[in-house]
Amino acid sequence: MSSRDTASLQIFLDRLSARSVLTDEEKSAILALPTRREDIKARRDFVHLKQETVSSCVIVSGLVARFDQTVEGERQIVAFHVPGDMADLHSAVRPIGTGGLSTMCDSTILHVLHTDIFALCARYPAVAEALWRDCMLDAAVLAQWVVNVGRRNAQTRLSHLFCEMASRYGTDREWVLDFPFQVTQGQLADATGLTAVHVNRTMGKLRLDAVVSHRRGKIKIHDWARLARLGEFDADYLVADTKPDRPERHFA
Amino acid sequence: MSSRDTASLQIFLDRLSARSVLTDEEKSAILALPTRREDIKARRDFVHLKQETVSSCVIVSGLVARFDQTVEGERQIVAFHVPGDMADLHSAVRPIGTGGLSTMCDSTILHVLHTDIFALCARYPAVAEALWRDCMLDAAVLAQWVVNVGRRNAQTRLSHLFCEMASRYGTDREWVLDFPFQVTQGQLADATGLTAVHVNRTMGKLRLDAVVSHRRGKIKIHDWARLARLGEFDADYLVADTKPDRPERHFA
DNA sequence: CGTAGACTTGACCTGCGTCAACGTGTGTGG
DNA sequence: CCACACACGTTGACGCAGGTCAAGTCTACG
Repeated sequence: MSSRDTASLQIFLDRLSARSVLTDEEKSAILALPTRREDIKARRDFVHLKQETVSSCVIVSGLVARFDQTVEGERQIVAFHVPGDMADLHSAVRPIGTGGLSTMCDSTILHVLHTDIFALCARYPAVAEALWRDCMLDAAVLAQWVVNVGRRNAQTRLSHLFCEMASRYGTDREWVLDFPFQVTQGQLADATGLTAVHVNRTMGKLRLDAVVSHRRGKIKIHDWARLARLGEFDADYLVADTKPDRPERHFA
Repeated sequence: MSSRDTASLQIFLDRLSARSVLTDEEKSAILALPTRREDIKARRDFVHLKQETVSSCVIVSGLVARFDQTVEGERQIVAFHVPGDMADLHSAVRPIGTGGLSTMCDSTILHVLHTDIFALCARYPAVAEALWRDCMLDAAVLAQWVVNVGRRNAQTRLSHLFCEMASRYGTDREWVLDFPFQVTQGQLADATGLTAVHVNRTMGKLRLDAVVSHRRGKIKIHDWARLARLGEFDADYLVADTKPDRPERHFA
């Protein structure tokens, strides 16, 4: 636990503050959390399935996927986490069977001990509320994923995913039309419940139609309006999912 | 808000207490929450998509589904809620875009105002922790559903769903092999990302193989071992999902 | 005893999976 | 600076799980 890493929690605090109202004292307390920094190479499972955790991870840079798998070992990615996210915050209140975490590309994370989170929550109820809210935003995205894999075809699934990521990389109500997304087509397949081959064909079609392209770990959205339509991406709705208009505070 | 209904919150408190440690004072405070009772006929959408809510619903009897839908109006059920569940507890900290709720059969629910929940959480941090934990158990089941619709075939999806419900109706480490499940095959299709016709065929196969049957709104599991194998149901894992071994308390 | 909603069944179709080969880019060691 | 390897992307041929359409049949309820 090095106090020099403390400054990097700013990215996490920014995320939290966009959704919840925190006092200066609470913000300072969050920034003062002890952390342990870890740099992880691409494609490493750094939290294993069924592993019980004692800390949660803030993503500082890179891209992380939460996954689970069938008994035959086929993977299903259930969430992507971008810098600023606390990928397994949920494990604080429920540390067992939390799913695995895997880096998609070289990433750096900060470990925060659950015990430190508890101490903070006990002292500042509004922080507990903010963390709870953050978890529920992740859960809302998860519910969208069920709809995505359950009821949409390949093109719509992929388009929806890209819209979601554009919205999460963006700030406020601006989409980012050009963002890093260092995943292979095989990983896109694991996220959308498809196969790598079919992802490849579908991406080819989307590129030919000049909607999106994915080259060298970067997404370029050429036609946002069309992508949003293809992906059945309801701007108002999903914005509310990831970035509620008005930050909230209700406890104490 | 009638104080006579208060007693019915017992079923919710029981659920909460199985997962979290609460003091007698905290338990009394939960039971003392003001509620409004509502009896709802089968197949009613009583919380609409995109509706902003001011209260959450405890299911007292019946069966409720949380759903979402594609732009073409195809539904996807993302969760079932049985008596004792607080179906949209998450809406307390995130009241917009929470998904719809629909009764599968005649049900009775208790509305609890978010403001009352906040007051309770502010006064008793451990209650906030317990509610947060409950939300995370729902989220864990949701992640399972992504795997289910994303990576499993029809028979496995249905089997897994029945195992999950058997586990949720059961207490402790006992499965219930015979439980009410008042859903139509069309609704099973909406929950598994299939069509009603294919659900029908698959249920027919499961019945012929003497694994499960679904008649008159009741599930009868004839061969638990086989159902669990077909459904890739990892007992240890999913039990942890819905009923952690050791109730927890960390805040204050 | 009629009607409406759910269940059942059959015939046919298609989106996506599977298998297998080949192209392409990037990093590494000589 | 080349060559080799390895992982990823791309493409084609073919098969199948599950979708679609359509025609009944059952069952609960007024």
